[in-house]
Amino acid sequence: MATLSQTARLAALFAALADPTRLRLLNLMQGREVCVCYFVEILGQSQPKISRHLAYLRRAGVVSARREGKWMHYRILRPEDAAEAAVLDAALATLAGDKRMQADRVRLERAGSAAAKLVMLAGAPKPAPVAG
Amino acid sequence: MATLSQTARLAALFAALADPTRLRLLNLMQGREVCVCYFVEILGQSQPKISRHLAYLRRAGVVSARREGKWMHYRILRPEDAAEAAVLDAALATLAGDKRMQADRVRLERAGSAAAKLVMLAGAPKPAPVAG
DNA sequence: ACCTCACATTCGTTTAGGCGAATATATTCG
DNA sequence: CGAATATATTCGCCTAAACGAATGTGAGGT
Repeated sequence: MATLSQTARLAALFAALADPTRLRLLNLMQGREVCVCYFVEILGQSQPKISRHLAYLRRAGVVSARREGKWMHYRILRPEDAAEAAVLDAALATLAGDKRMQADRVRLERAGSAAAKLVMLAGAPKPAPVAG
Repeated sequence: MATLSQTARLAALFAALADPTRLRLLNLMQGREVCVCYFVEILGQSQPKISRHLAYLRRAGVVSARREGKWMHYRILRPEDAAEAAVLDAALATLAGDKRMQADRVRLERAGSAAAKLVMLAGAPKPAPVAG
């Protein structure tokens, strides 16, 4: 596709943020990489639905994916453009202050630390914190 | 309609921002009230198209409209919710830094000051600055 | 090779939204 | 009242996208 204008790219970024499920996914990825299985567990929604929203975010350049054995790990990808990065940061900061989003993150913490105790036994993926 | 969750309201705000034309409209309203006729002139797009996008922004609660004789003036309406306001501010700040958006505002300035010289003769509306 | 797990993709349907063209409404002027 | 102006809304068409259900794919284990 042709290179989009800055305005069009910004609009596309907003479109990526314009869905409650995608906002919840992004919220869970704040500061860490998250395995798809946790998204499904925490949000309590169907796996295809989660997967499609993750694919949307990936096409929009908002997240990147990394395979590790059977598991896929997603993380937030900061836009190169400073203005777009600022918008994304503002969005994430807003999510961080939301009650429900906080509850989601707490549940991810719990699921993650429970998994950490099993990881040596069962090889379950843990939601590892990530650098930048 | 039922009261939306904070997350749903945030998603709706992003949806309102997810269109290049609406971003250009909002950009022109930064710090001022603007008459529809200027939107049509500056953006060079059809009047129904402009009007529909303004209606969308109004439904989303992002702008308010004020009638003054034959003319309608639109202005940005800051969300009551602080988090939503922060997102909108970040979006507007990003627009302010965009080349094309700056050009749009310059053209509005020029159209406005040209109109100001005619306002006493012809009664044309001027894009008056506004408090907050 | 086969099975299973973790995830991705496709299919068919429904809904929202974008557009141009046409039409409706509100206000002012004569 | 009738005409003109400024803006809003409707109509018909088209595309993007959301969803559940079903199916495809890649990696690991046996």
